[in-house]
Amino acid sequence: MVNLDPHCFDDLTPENELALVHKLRAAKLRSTKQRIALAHLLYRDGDRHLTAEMLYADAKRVELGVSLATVYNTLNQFLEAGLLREVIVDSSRSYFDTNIGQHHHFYVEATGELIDVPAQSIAFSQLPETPTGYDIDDVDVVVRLKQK
Amino acid sequence: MVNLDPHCFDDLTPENELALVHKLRAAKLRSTKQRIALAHLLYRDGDRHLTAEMLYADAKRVELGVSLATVYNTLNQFLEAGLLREVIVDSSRSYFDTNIGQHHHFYVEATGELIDVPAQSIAFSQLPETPTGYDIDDVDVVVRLKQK
DNA sequence: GTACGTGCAAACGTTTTGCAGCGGG
DNA sequence: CCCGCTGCAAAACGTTTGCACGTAC
Repeated sequence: MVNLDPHCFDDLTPENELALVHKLRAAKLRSTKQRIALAHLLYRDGDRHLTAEMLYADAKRVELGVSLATVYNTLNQFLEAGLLREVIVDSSRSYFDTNIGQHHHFYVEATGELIDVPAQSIAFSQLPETPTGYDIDDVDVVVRLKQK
Repeated sequence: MVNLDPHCFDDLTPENELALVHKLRAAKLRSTKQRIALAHLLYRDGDRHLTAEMLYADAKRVELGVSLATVYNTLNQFLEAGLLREVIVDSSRSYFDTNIGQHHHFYVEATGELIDVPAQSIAFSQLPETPTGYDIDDVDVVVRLKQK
């Protein structure tokens, strides 16, 4: 791609870039400039919760020449590859979570803010019996918060 | 409204209708024919999980003359009035639950099927500390199932 | 070179809204 | 009688897709 502005890589050191290339390769994804740049935005600041629009806004801010469609495609490919998790807290938007470990969430409905809850800070003393023919795939806990 | 076919009320006894009128009145909603008929569809068969499209299909089946917009409006009014709960398990569809008591859900992703989990069959031995300035509004647990 | 990725715009499915007319209280 | 409810169609919203062109390998 032509219109990738070089200064979006200001803080992307060669060793970081190499790590991202390896990450993509491990996920069986071609390491294109767009994917490297978006992965850099996603992972450089630690755990994040974001929507496609938020990542697209980030990309625009650093003058990355990526289209919204590419952002969606990339997020879905990362999701499928296990590089991201989806967090379902709102029936009208998809949130993506860069923290792929087992954990739960606080959700502030008023602001749309998501906060990680470490897996070990929620423990069950009882879980329901699974219907016959099914296995538990995952247990998602969302603690909805309201301002005091 | 003119095009309400009377036989949609075949199984709506006068006492049931009166109960629905009271329910609507208690929720500070005018008891229109559409709302009574939709409430009847919603509540006559016990606990249900449905989307707006599903209720619209039900309404068509009994030849109720209601528009999709009215179904959406009615569901949202019922939601706001506390006559329904929203279940968030899918980022592209809204599910409504006629069971407004505290409980949780099994969700079969493959089929979109939702199954109630009684509140008492899930118990926490540990819950996270709430961020300062916030109160816990609700704790939603979704147990995602996959076919064995 | 070829299979895959990208950009754009158009299509999609779900949900909301604007407006004119009807009907419950 | 008046305000709120309804139907319809159109718009809005987040997301996906078809296609021509580019690019990683």
